[in-house]
Amino acid sequence: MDHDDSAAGSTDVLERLGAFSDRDDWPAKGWCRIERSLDVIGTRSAMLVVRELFYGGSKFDELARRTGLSEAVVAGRLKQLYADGIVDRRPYREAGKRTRDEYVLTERGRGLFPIVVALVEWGEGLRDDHRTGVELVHRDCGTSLSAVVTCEKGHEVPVDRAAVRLKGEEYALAGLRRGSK
Amino acid sequence: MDHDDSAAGSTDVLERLGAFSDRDDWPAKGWCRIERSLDVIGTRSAMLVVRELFYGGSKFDELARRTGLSEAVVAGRLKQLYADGIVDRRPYREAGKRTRDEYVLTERGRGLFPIVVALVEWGEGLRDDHRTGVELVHRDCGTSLSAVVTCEKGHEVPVDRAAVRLKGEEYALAGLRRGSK
DNA sequence: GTTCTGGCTATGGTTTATATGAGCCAGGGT
DNA sequence: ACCCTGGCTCATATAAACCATAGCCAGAAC
Repeated sequence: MDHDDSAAGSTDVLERLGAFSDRDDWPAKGWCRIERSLDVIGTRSAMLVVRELFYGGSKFDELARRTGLSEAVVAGRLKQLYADGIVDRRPYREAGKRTRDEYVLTERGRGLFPIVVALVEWGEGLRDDHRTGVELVHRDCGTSLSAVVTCEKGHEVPVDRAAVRLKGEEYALAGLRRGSK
Repeated sequence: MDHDDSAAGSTDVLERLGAFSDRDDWPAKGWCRIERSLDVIGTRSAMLVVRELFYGGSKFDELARRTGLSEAVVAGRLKQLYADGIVDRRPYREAGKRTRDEYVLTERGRGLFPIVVALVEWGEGLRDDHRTGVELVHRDCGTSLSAVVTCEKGHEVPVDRAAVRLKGEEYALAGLRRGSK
């Protein structure tokens, strides 16, 4: 297989600043935000349930059927997602049916939107059938959605213009070269 | 536990358009981009390796040590990530050492950047210690990074202004009717 | 050659994730 | 009262993910 990668520059990857410049000093264990996120939504079943919640599913049987997961797994995930504050339960009642709970995304759950969009977008390039599948669009203008990285000033930030540092180390732009440590 | 969610409106979630308006007609199995993405980076170990690649790790022992994963798992992940075109191997040589391979993200691998940023950002809100951990910033202005959803025209799109529809609906509908199973 | 180092693999065991199928039970219908 | 449906749980089983240890082996140093 030839991976025709045109990345000649050996480091168009995150620049490490300050104390983080030697990576090995920082034990990610228990602190890394990514690991924490993965503790909550790191399983296939969790993401599939979240997907269906975004797609409008709310009842237990909808979520089980549409994800293709077993009922036991869906029940377990919903319990965990509830405990973690991703979904809320609210009782409702259909005519002729008993009251039951439906599941809706909380604010925190809706905060997963960029992740969902990014996963859809990235999955697009994985195989070569570009004609099928779903696509996410802007209701107002109809164009398709994309997850982009921006800074607080609204600049779009590509990987090679991004950096990573330990939180709390306020680094003036001028002090970037100070090796710290 | 009280989940004080202020989401009164029952559907600030994706609007479903066209044939996708009844969700049950579309079997996600095998087509969903999210599922495909998860097939590649859906495990904890895969994301941790990707994290370290973004943080500048490239050698085998770096990746093993910094992820905290066992060597066997790292080796397996690297093999899979290589097969899927996420990383490329390039031989190099340190003085006095034998030649070996280092691993660098391909273009496709770097395409995971929004997902990494979104995971870091979302993980931030999960517990209440906001002072530690790493943060991603813009090299140029120093402000922290965020993954936002935009349409092709550059509008920022919140969840409740987004919609989902089948891609190339003519094709998809025809395909489904022909009993594509 | 021989030695030694480091990237990687192979083996075996534990934990986690998921499927399958059976079954409980709250509560509305009647 | 009794039945029945559907949300959910339990029990069991399989598969996948992961760790720990040991060991292989290419190749540079000598």
